[in-house]
Amino acid sequence: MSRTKTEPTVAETSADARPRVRDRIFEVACGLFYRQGIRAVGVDAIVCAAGTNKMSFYRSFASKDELVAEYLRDRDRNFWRWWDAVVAPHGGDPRAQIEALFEAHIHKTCARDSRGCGLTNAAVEIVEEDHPARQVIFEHKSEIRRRFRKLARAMAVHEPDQLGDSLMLLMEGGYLARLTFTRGGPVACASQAAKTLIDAHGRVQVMAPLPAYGRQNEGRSR
Amino acid sequence: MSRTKTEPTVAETSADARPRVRDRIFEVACGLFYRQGIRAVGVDAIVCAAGTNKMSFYRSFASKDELVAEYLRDRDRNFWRWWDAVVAPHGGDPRAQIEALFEAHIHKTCARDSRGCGLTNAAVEIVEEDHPARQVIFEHKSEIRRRFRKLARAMAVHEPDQLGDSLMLLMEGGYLARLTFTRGGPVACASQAAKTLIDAHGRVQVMAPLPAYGRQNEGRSR
DNA sequence: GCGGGGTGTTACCGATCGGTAACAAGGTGC
DNA sequence: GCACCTTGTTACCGATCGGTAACACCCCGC
Repeated sequence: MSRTKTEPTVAETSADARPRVRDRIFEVACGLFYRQGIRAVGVDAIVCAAGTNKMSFYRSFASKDELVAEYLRDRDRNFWRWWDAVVAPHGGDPRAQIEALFEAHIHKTCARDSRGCGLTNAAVEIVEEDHPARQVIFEHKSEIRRRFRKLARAMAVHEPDQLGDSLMLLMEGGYLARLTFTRGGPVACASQAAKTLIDAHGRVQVMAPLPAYGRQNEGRSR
Repeated sequence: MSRTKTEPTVAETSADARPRVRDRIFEVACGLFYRQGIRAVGVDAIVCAAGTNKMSFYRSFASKDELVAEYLRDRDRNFWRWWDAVVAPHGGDPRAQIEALFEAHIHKTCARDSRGCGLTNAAVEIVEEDHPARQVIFEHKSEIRRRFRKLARAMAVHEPDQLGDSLMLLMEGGYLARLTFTRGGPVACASQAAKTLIDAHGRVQVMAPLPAYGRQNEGRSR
């Protein structure tokens, strides 16, 4: 636990790349990828910003695509670290956990230097389905979905999976909105919307008997 | 009203570019931009797919950036055409309009060849704030927000702006989810979530007196 | 028949893309 | 002192990027 910077990302493989250059490159690349976008940042720009050269780059990374995947894995790890930290104080209270998540989500997304979610942005930028990043993205989003559904199921609500998916949409939408509305965007309502949804799903059995609402008899919910 | 293809995009300016090449290029470019992404598609790829050459391209468009803006304007126009068509059958019934919008949104987004919303994707891809596309994106999203809020206000609900923004987040999130979950993703729940939110906002006055909910006393909604 | 506008063709520009070869310098451990 | 391992340097690869100059062509209207 003596090292303080970003840890060497697990992959590591062998003796290579421990010392300094790799970390410098990686850290700089993560920042550039997040702020400017993946396709917009070339290898030259990265190594230049890291104060080194392309040869050192390709001694540490097999390719730019591989670095991109590594960058997303790092984002993924940080995301779950954030998630767990936010959720931890409310152990055993799934509703409080969700509310805390959305409060923190708003706070994080509205920060001045935020550019939304790096994984989400990558999902837009990277189209090639054989790109090593695609799997990272898919697994990340799948895990988000799983966790939201799990949290929903942990509450006593109707159609928890539906609620979990709805919460996920809300969060993803917030990331997106941040890119267009740099200030005072609709992101701010995400937390309240989440609460409202949870309330509604917890109250369904109360309103179900009401005759006017034909929710369950039209099977197009697919 | 005699012409059937994509109309010449208003800009037009003068006598130039009416005949065929410009339209061919534009149509092909729109398809490529939408499916592959803006940064991923070069001018060479466009003119090649359109069966022409770069000179003809630059005789019709001032620059690639300008073509991109044009592409987004086209997307914007088509979007509102779609919106108006979906909403039209339910004039005077804002709730039915919103429900129809979300049903249609799911249907459209789940289509096999869908890549979400072109404007949304562009918001991710284009970072330079002086890019001519940025304004198109901003105005498009602002208009979506305005319309959702207006629809919400047209219903007898509490905090209509909050509801409108929530609906927008839901829709944007759906576009995003489509890029990662090509099949059976959380998009499918958007319609139901929208209904639930509307119900809840319409029922607030009933539950407001409940003592346990301290919604309005924490002013951090900004 | 003649001109002109819209097109195609070819070649080119400088810059950048991702990626590599060959070699020099540096530090550290033995 | 020696060797090794990590870095830096320089030059280069072919491909592509967005964008342009010069010229030939062909069809259309007059």
